[in-house]
Amino acid sequence: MVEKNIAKCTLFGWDICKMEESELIRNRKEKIAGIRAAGIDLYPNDARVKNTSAELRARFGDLEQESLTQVEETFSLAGRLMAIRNFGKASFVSIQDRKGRLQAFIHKGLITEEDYALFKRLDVGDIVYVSGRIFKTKTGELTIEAREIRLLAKSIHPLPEKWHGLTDVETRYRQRHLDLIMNPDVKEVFYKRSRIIKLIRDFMEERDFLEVETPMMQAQAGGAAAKPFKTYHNALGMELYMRIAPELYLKRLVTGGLERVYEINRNFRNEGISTFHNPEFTMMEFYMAYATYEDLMDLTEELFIFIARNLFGVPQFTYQGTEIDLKSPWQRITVKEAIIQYLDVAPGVLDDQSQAVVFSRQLGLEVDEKEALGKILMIIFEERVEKNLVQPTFVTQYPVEVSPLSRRNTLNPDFTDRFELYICGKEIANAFSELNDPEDQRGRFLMQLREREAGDEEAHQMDEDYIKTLEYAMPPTAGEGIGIDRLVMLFTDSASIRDVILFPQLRTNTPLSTPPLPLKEREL
RNA sequence: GGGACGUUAGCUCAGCUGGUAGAGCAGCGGACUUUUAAUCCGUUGGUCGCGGGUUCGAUUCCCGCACGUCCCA
Repeated sequence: MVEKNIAKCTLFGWDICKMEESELIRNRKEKIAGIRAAGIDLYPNDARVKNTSAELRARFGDLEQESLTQVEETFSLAGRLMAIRNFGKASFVSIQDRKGRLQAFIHKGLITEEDYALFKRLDVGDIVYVSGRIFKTKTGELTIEAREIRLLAKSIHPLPEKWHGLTDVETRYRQRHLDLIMNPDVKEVFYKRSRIIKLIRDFMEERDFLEVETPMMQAQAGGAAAKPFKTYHNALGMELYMRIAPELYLKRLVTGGLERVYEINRNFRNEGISTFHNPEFTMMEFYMAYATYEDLMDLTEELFIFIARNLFGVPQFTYQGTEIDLKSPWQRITVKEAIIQYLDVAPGVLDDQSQAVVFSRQLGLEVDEKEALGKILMIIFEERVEKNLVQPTFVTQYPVEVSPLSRRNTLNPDFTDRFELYICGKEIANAFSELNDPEDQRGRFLMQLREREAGDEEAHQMDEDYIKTLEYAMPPTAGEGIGIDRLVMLFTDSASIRDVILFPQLRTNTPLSTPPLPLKEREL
């Protein structure tokens, strides 16, 4: 049994650090002592890096060694040491920077004795700097011939195994830095995510939309049917809610005359976690005055095709083995039509509350006898129909009961001018012509209040301030929300929302490093 | 909330009907001047997630808990 060093310190009786040292870590600390003893800074910050792996590869990757001998320029590269292959006096090391990897050749005869002694103390995982000429090895690998090597930051923990890498999903999410170091595909996903969001901004700017930011902390969490997170502002002495949607604020801006606005930001919903749900998620909402939900269907097709063409060159891609075709026009179908298309039901059944109850019970769904017809339709749709909507489909004409902020359809006021976009059986976007009649809006809020009293925690709250805004007249407007995480999932072929969110929500598995300070009574 | 599966060395994984654990990589020592999962020789490393129970004896069987993944609600 090997004795272990255990360092431990406490604060308010909590263990704030407790580190059992493995042999591996002791080993590294001995190396660190050696480097320090040689008078070398372990964490210098004066290195100036001129080049990246990708840039050197682009410039010289296609050239033969013969041509490279003509190149006398000195290049420099910094990054993480990912592999060391020793051959006596010569070594090959693999250096990984943000753009990829490049190999460096370290030869005892080509660098100073001090540098070579330092190199012998380096470990896989350290951040290093090399500079020298570029050449190609016998096997044709582009390589920097090091004339100088520096340590820029010393790593104490060993990296995961070089061949299998890091696969344990829990560690990948909890220690995303390790995931990013070890799995180049992960880095690729987040580069792509950033690119998609930039494309959306380009697309919106092109159409004269203004990007804005509205409150994340709201006195009332409105704009969607969801349970909010609650917090408290000490100085104001008031409860606040993390927003579940920016909708009502964005429409205030449209009323204010901004006419075309969008926001890409986080929403927070206090609900379950799944491969398609994270409690904080990114949503784009946009509002366009003098447009209708039908205009937004066209706009949505254009946006998705614009993104796909930029990413793939064509408006087609594969998601989890399914070929998705974004070619315009996408199917447009009402909620009722969708139910009829996928289930064996006579059209009249969906227009009659009691028949609809019977029908949904035949499908094995739990439905209250007195449930409103519109809600029954949505239960049937969500449980039995939406999973079938694989190719992009706009589902339109949602019941007024489940659409408290949408404009009624002129011909059939029990339904609203609203659509949801489904791809691969998942809701990707939700849009409608906005309800801008303050009287109707008040009625809808009252209807929601009754739902709330009946026990529906997700029913919308009365918002007099918002109604007052509408009373100043909001132009006829259409608005839409697009789930950015789900969009990125589609375009990066990711099976889980956690694969497109850098730090997905997980339960803490260890006590907090620092104990919470005792709360003052008035802040409780 | 329910179900299934998982948790063994730093990482990736074995471990049979119960007898206190193995491999590969990493590490450490050695050889090696063009390798790229380098190779060769030698070698260290484990609270088997945590807590109970059954048993002479539990990584293994049973119960509970924690964390995770997937499916369902």
